[in-house]
Amino acid sequence: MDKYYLTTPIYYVNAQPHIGHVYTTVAADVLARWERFLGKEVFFLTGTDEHGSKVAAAAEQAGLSPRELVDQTVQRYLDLWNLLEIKFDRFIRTTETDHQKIIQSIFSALQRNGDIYPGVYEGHYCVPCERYLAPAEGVDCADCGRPTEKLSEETYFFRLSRYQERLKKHFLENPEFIQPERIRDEVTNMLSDPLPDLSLTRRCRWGVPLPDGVTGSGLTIYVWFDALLNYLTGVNYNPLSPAEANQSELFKRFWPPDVQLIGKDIIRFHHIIWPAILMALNLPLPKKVFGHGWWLSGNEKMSKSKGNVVEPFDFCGRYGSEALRYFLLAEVPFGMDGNFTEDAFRKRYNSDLANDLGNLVHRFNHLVRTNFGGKVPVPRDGGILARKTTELLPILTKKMENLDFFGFLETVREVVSTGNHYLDEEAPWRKGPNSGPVLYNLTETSRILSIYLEPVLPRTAVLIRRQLGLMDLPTGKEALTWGLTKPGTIVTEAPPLFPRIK
RNA sequence: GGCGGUGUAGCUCAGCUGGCAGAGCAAGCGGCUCAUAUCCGCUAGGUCUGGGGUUCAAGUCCCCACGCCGCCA
Repeated sequence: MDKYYLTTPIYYVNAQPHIGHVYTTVAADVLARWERFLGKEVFFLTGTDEHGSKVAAAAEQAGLSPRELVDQTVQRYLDLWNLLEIKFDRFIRTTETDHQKIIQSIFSALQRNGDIYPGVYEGHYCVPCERYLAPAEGVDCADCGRPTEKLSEETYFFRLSRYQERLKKHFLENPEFIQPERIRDEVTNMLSDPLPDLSLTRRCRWGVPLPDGVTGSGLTIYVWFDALLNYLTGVNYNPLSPAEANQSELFKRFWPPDVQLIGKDIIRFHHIIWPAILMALNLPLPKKVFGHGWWLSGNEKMSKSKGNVVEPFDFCGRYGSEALRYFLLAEVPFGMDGNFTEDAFRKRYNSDLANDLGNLVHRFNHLVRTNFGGKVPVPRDGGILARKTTELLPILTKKMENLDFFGFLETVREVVSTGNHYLDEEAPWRKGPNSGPVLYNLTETSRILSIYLEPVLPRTAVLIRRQLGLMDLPTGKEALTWGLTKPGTIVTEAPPLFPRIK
């Protein structure tokens, strides 16, 4: 059986989960469900990034210990994923002791290779903005214009510069690695200047301690190094026995990742630093790392101070998690920025889910019950609907491979539309008992639509099959055969799948 | 300050290597009546952010400007 290893970034717990976290995680869940549907063995990893000074600061502000804060916030994430039907295979936390031990071992291993070496970090730091300045920025903070402090501290560097040429070569030979294409150009461009080595320690108490025997008082491991390696610890990588034979079963089965989803803000970490670390560890690189776009709110960046943050719990409460999953993937192509407004949400909900999909299922359900006593009639010729639905698999598979959820849903919508059109053309309400085959075809269409939509709308898919009395039929690829529904199957009355929003 | 992305109809987006501006939604009109006032059809709607340039021909290629997004331990 083919395997499929999929990751989201682990989310930083200094603040509450927001729509951006939901976006990545829903997309990953849809991919995971789709690949399971295709018959692959899937490992879907997500989790939380819990170290670093911002978490420590957030805890202090809340009057909690870092430990208390991270535990609380993690629970919020778990609650949200539960609400949104996210079926991950592992939820990793960087505060787990196993993870921390592995990080330390990897640090030591890289030190033995000469990939990590001691040095002094020098640079400018803006205290009010809490940001380090790039050397090209000069001495004054580009954000606030104020003068900055000069810093000079002992650290350990990762020899990133050593991998510059190999990274270039890899990008050239593996165009699939960086997605979408636009971002590939950007990352390649980052390699046109010499890569500076990367400081791997920070002066912060709330972090993974340096390994035993490595000196550096008050220093902990840089939170990004700690975080990136979750993709290895998540499948129980064993740095002490790098030989393939001594690796964990999980690692042997799933490494490397097939797809890693990230937001476009962290491409530098995932397209340069992360593969360089893997090169240093002599491990195969992920096949595809996709940087998706951002959700804006009213065409502006979401921020607490502007008061335009979309709150996922509240949104699920009011419109349901299915609608939110659908909207995020249907509204905007995955690689682009989107604009999240309640108005746009309502429009898409009403037109796609209530009027087209929901109403299609509802109107023919009603016809079967009123004209055929609720029993699915006998088929004759599948016609256009049979052709339309059965030729869908290769098209939809291609879209999912490209992480084109937008195009995937567009294609499914065309079938819904064909169904509504067909129903109007055939007008079974005029034909009475002669309309049997027409209604049979709509049963099959709804059933197959429920299969295709299941990754995006898992609850709705089941609701459709339940009202059609089809809970016993298969739901894998074998479900795509036209004609599986047995005539005589009992259709039961059901409320609209998506009540219209007034 | 540096690097990159993006800007096409009221809204969300297609327009591959330059060759008569497209779709869905919203709007207007007509039809149907099984259905969640839903569905089906038709119509209208654009100085392709602005300014220069290359070309027989530019939304598409080049230069400049502006808006927005991201990154720069």
